Amino acid sequence: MTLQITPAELEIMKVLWKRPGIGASEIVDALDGEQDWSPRTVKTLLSRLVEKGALDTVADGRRYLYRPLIAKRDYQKKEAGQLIDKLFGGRAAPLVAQLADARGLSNDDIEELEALLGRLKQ
Amino acid sequence: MTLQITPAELEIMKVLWKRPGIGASEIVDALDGEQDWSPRTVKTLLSRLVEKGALDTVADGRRYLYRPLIAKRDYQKKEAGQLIDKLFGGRAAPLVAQLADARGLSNDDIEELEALLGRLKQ
DNA sequence: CTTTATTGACCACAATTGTAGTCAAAAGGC
DNA sequence: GCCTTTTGACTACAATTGTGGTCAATAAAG
Repeated sequence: MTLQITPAELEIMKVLWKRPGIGASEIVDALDGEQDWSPRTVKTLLSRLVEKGALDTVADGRRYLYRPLIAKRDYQKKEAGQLIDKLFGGRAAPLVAQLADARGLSNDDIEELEALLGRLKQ
Repeated sequence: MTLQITPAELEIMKVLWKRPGIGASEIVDALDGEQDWSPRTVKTLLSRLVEKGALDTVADGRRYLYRPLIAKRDYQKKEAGQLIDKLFGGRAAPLVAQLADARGLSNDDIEELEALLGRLKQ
């Protein structure tokens, strides 16, 4: 019964992870260009996220300010874990191999990964 | 318009990636223990997958044998790419960092990744 | 103050998804 | 040759999701 965030809802979360504590209209503005949603649609998604416990509201006069209750980092972890369990037998290496194959890794990526591996080996 | 495979459908695909060319009843048997679906449910999922072009059928007397039309590898690549685009700014390194943090990497994983990186650097 | 724009609450509605039932043809058991 | 089982075709139906409308309160603007 892990709280389920749909793709459309995730767009809202991403805005709020970047700028927590803004109101609906700012979110609509922030999404402009990204998603072309009517303000009504954004409102609905916000309500659903509050209902699901993914967002918290603070009254600010006539409106609410919204703030994520789940950290981006935690969500990323959960999703990454789900993907490797679902498709890669729970192992990270095959995932990275596929990514490398699918789109190549930049030199930066490679360096970063090497540094990360170095650290993991102590 | 990329063909969308739902989680339930994916279970069927996984069976067929392992044993392509089997019939509905074998699939039901293979899923037993994994998923507890009625044969009807499996049948519906198979029809939907054929409709979507994810599976191919070959008549075998009164029944069909099913065979994947998309390779597991391609599906994995697509999913992995979608995840990093959606949540990790398109970069692999942060994903691996999260995975390492979330569940640790085994020594095998680390070795495999190092070997992979070595190869990528030529 | 009266008009207008904004906001949250509630409602709508089609498409997708999970889960399975009915039905008819056919295949095999006796 | 009838009965049972299996199979694919078609149908069902509630929950979720994407997308947005109505409405009433209220804030802001003139």
